[in-house]
Amino acid sequence: MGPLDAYVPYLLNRAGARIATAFGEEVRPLGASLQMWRVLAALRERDGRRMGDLSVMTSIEVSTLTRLVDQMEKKRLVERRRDPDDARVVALHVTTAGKRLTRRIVPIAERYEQVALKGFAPVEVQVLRAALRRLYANMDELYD
Amino acid sequence: MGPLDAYVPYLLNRAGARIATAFGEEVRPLGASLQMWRVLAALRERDGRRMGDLSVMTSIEVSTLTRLVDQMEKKRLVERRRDPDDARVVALHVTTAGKRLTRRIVPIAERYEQVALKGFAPVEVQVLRAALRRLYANMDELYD
DNA sequence: GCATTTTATTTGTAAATGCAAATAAACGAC
DNA sequence: GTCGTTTATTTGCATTTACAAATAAAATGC
Repeated sequence: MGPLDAYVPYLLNRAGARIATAFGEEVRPLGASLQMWRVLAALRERDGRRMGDLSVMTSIEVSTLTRLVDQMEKKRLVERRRDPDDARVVALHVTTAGKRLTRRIVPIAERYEQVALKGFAPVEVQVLRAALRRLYANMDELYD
Repeated sequence: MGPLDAYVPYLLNRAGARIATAFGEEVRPLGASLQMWRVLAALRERDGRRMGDLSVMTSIEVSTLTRLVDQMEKKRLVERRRDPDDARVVALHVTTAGKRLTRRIVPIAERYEQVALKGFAPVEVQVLRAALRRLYANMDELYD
C-alpha cells in the first residue's frame, strides 16, 4: 500500500469528518445536532418513515436512533406513531416545530455543499456524485 | 435543497460509514479497531509522529487519541517517548508487534479499496482522489 | 531571569455509540 | 387456533467519544 493520502477510504473519511464536524458546530446553536439533521432531512423527503428505514438512510444504528428520536420527541420536533396495520412498526412524523427547524437548517446545508464544492465544475460534481453512489453500491456486495 | 441522494455531504458520509463499519468488523478478530489501524497506518508512513499530528492526520480528537494510544500501549503495539528536545511533545513509535499487526492489516485495507473501487477505470480513481482532496481543502477555509 | 502567554498532552465527566438481550407483534406451518 | 419463527423496536450495559479544565513545558516580553 502506497502513501495514506492516495488511499481512497482515508480520503473519504477525512473529507467526511471535516464536513461533519464543521456542520455540527454550525447547527448546535439552533439546538440541533448533525444526526438530528439527518433524520429531519430524511423525513423532509418523505414523512412517516419507519425507524428501520431511517436507520439505513441515515447510517445511524437503530439503537442509537431510538435514543436520538427520544430526544427529538422531547424537543417536539418529531412524533412517533404506531402503524395501525402493523403494530411492530413505528412511523416518525415531523411536527410544525420540526418543519420550522428544518427550514432554518436547509440553507446552512446548502451553503456547506457549496463551500465543499467550491471550484468544481457542474460536470465534476456530477461525476463525484456518481462515483460516491457507485462506491456505496460496491460495498453493498460485501453484505451478501 | 433537492433529494437527499444528490446531496454530496450525505453521499460522502454514507459511503464512508459503510466502508468504516465493514472494515472495522474485518479487523476486530485481529484485536484491532478501525481507529487503531488509522494510527498504525499514519505511523507506517513515518514513525515517531507526535500526538497532535496524529490527531490531525487521523481525524481523531486528541483526547480520544490519548485513550486510544493508552490501549495500544497496553497491547504493546506502540510506545510513547518524550521528545528530549521539547518535553511537551510525545512521539509515538511502533513496536515489533505493532509492525506485525500492520503487515496483517495492509492486505485487508488494500482489498477494501479494491472492492470499493470495483469497476472504476484508473482515470476515474484519480479523478475521485483529486476531488476528495480538493473538497477537504475547501473545508479548510472555514477554519480561518 | 521572572512573569505571562502559548503549545502539547492528559484527565474529568457527560453524552453518544454499538452490540446483545429483551420485548412485542406478525407470519407460517400444521 | 396454537407453536415456533421471523421482523421491528427498545433497553441494558460497556465502550467510545468529545468538550472543557488541568497539567506541564517552552517561548516571549520586559
